[in-house]
Amino acid sequence: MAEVGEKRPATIHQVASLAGVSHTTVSRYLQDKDSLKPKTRVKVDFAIKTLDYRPNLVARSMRTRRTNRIAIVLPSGPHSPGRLLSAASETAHQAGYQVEIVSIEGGPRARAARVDELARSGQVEGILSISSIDVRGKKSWNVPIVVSGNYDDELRGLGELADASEIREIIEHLAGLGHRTFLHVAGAQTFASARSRKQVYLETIERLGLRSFAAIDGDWSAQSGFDAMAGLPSDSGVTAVVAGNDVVAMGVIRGARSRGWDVPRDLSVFGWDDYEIARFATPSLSTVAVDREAQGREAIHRLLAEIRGEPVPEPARGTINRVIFRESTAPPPAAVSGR
Amino acid sequence: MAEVGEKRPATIHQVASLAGVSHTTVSRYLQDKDSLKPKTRVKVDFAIKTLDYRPNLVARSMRTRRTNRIAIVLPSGPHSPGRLLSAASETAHQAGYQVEIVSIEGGPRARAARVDELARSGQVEGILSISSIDVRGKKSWNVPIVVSGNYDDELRGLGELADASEIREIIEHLAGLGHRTFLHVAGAQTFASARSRKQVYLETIERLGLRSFAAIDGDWSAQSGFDAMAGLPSDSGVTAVVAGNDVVAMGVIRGARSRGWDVPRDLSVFGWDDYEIARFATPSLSTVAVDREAQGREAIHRLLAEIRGEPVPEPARGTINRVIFRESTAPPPAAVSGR
DNA sequence: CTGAAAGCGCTTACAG
DNA sequence: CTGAAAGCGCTTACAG
Repeated sequence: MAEVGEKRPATIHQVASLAGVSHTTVSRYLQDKDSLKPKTRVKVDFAIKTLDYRPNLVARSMRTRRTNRIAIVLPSGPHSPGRLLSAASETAHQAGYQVEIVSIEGGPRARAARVDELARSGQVEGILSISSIDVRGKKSWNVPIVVSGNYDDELRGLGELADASEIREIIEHLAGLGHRTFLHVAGAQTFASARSRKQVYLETIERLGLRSFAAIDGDWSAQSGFDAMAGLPSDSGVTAVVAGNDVVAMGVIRGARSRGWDVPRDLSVFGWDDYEIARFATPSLSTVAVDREAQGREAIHRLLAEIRGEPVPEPARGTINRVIFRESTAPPPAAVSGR
Repeated sequence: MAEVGEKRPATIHQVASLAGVSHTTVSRYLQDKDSLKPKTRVKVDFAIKTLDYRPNLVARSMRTRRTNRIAIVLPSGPHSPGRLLSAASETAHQAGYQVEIVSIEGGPRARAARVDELARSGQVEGILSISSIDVRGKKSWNVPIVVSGNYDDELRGLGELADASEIREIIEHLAGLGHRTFLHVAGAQTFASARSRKQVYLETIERLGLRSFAAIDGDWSAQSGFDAMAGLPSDSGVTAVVAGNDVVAMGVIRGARSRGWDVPRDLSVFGWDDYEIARFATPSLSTVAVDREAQGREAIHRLLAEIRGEPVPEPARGTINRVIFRESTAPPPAAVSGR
């Protein structure tokens, strides 16, 4: 066991006194070493080392009115923001910002209220929300806010970082294999990403003259995928399922199996997220790889640009997501594709 | 687009002036409404509402020398701390603490250096590290630190929250089914959880007079599980594999399949983490369910106790982890169990 | 190149 | 029950 906080940290005055200069000079040293003449610099340098001095950042914040702190709002849902978070936090640190985490329970409105409060707390200079928030009725925020994975545009500094356009590519590919009748097991519709995937699914089906047996609203769970298959009529004609994500897709595969349908022989299944675990499942899952780290970095870059009043960089579309074809997709059964 | 921060937030002086009282009184109101006489209270109340006043927390921190902020150090590894993080952050908020995230790249020593710096920054009152950190050589910290999932004990306020004792239960169960020769594909040995699982594995094998063909050090990846099976001699005699976690286990299963071995007919496989996705895989994975939220809450409770100088609650052993038997485990092939 | 002074927005003894 | 004063540890014009 080590000891705990007996000694107060040294202050700028103690450093100044030991160095034989004014505390103004020490502060100046902190801002820009070169503004002191070498002899003075050496004295201050020595005093700082001797006392192991670290500036009190709270006092500095108070004086400068800058906190160098941004908040990241975590989703309360089933998503694991680990990698995005690490990358975002790393990027922010490099830019000299601390990252504060706020986890918000409750629905979009409750979250919006909390974000509102946060924005006005004076504690943070910007906010990155990983969950979608309901911003209707909110007129003004005093700090920039970036929402990752949200199509709403009533929000200042909105960066659209999720993109469902890969759904189009998936359906085109499946149609090319001969599939005609599709099923979509969507994620929770409170999530912008789920809504947009569903929307692109429906549009693409329509545009290509295909048939959607149904677009079922799920809740991102494997169970929702399983249930969708359990409830599917034998004569639905569905030969391809586009699931909201990998977890749902695994439920779909298991559900299909429980109906006696083999994947991919009788049914093709697509996920989203490229979980390592689904890559090693049997059959390995066709999916969309999402570069969470790039997403996190990009979100922070956008936020920092907002904070600094610089032009906001365009999100680099198309580089973050990548469709991956694996064993869970194949041509439809001959009987079906031939009719 | 909403507007951004033109107007400065109201100060305590403005409130005082509008209410016709001293700012001291307003401050007192903030601390304890009941210490004012009703008439005064109403005036202050009105002024605060009118000006939409929020106390400047940076100034308050400066004065009180309390930041009400704790830091959580994220692992840089493959783990997804999502749920633990949410629960920890939620718990901290309820206790009036803000949570700051620090993501640290690099090895245990680099992380220890960063934690050291953090502890001395005066910005946080306590630190929860989700990754293991190398604390050798560090004598004293001026804030309490709790490490979740680490057996080291040189650290002040160490809370041992990971517990590998379920490995014992797993092996006993498998032995009861008739298994005699085991293989362990461990997680990265830089993680305390991986080290302790491996240790309990070896001890239990020894104690029960069983045989361990090998304990392979992996890196938590599915590939490491796959490779372990790819490299296993045909005559190894192994009929049961204890994997470091679910991801590794899925790699093991896939690898076994590539060797023509069926799970669980030829080989039983155990994971750790109870990922939803592995529950719906075929075969569904036997595993250990970890209550991440309880883990997060408990870690914060311990940390808060340290901060407040209260007695530190004993971690509630046995309630956090639960062994779950599913399709990936079964008796060994007759030929083997009979010999 | 350096120092004395003011002030950031609060809280907390100390008087009254 | 309320107010005047001091001070938390810095930074930043302003002088010199």
